[in-house]
Amino acid sequence: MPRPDDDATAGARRGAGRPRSRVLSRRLILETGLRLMDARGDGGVGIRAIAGELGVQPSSLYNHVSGRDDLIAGVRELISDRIDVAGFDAVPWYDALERWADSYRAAFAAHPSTIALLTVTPLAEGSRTSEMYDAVVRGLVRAGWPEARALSVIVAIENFVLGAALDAAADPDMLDPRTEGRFPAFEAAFAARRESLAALGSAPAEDAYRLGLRAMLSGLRAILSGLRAERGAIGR
Amino acid sequence: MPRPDDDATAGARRGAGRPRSRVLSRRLILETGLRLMDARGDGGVGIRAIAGELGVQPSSLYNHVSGRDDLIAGVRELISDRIDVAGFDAVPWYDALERWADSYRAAFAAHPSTIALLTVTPLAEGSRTSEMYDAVVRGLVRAGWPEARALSVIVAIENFVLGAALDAAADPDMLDPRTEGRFPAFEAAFAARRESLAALGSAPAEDAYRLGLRAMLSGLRAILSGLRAERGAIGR
DNA sequence: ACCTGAACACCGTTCAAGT
DNA sequence: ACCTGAACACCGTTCAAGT
Repeated sequence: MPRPDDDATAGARRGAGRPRSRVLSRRLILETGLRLMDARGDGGVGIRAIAGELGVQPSSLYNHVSGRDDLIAGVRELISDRIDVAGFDAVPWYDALERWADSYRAAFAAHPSTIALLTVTPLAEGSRTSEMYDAVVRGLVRAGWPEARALSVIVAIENFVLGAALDAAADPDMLDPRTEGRFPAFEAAFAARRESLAALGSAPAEDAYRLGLRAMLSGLRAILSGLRAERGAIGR
Repeated sequence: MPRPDDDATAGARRGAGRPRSRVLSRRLILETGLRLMDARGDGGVGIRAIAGELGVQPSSLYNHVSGRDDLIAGVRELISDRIDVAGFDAVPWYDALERWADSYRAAFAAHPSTIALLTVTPLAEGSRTSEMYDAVVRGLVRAGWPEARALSVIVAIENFVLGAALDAAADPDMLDPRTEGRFPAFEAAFAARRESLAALGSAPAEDAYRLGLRAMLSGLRAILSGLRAERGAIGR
């Protein structure tokens, strides 16, 4: 006769003490956190929410993560894994940067509620994220960017990308003035944009992102040309 | 002989019941929240933290704000009031845009710990906000931007500014690889940036913001020139 | 109308006890 | 080693009672 509290028994209550087979792992906890975050927003990364979803006590998680901050850093790693840095070995730096930015935005736009949380938490040591920065820095320095400026280029684009990812998650009609005649210029611009984008089948957030990224990359190319000229190097 | 629980008596405990003179107001609550946020971070907007600072019970605040969300929206209004759109009536559109972006970021950078919180909560429908958009759209259209594109220009810059504001809220050493030799390019770039910025007395977030904004504005000017040429207008 | 004070349903985290 | 279960110090919010 099988014991009623066997680990394999669905819905059975586990007694105290170490289970015969491990029920948790760091990976399982992080993936559950990301899934819950997508499903129910910021509250999803709660220790208790994840424990509840996994059918364990909240305190059990502390065998695999050191606390809430560690949990958040781990979830970011999961997302960062999908950012594409392969372009830096294949195409010109500005095209690689655009490809990087596009995949960066896509990765976070898929998990909008993580952004504000993740951007404030420091980088975990020796992480996949560090690997990504290393690849992008290499590409920029190879293209002629001064070592001391590379991270500012990266952070500038990151700032824009993360803001754009937040925007992509927001209500498309967020800017609707919902007035008539009180703000003529604003109201006219809103109506004109709606009509113009409807013809193209494009979303407002998409349009602003593409325009902003193109502008920033075009500006960065001009700035790099200036730096090259300063150093007397032959520009391209 | 004065009553020991007189409202005017410093440190005296108030008894139950309506006080003889009002001790709270919405404005006082919001300003205290902003002040505490500056002083002790995200925890400052807590209902209990504000109540403690004002020497009242947590439940007392509910006579003036409807809850935590209302509190946060109110604090944001306080900050947003400092965004400067006056430049659009005084200087070229790109300079006005820079001034607008600077004040936009400064308004939030003055209260760094509010950003992560405020950017998650959707923008409330406020006439002050619509007023701001109306002024910026007017400036852009007057400069030659097509009505249908004006809001994309605005949103692109807003995305960057909000991302930069999030960055300003983060730990300045957030990107510290904290490794030795594992990520040579990344580590070298981090060290070079630190040295270069120390000489200028500038913060990393500041440097990335300025570079990104300059790049974006320069790119936007190029794009507008292209649009003008397309329409056969005389560029400047 | 506006505050107190108690209560309720939540958090994250710690730690002894059990296997 | 890895989980339970109780406990602790927190939250935001509700509501009757008091003036």
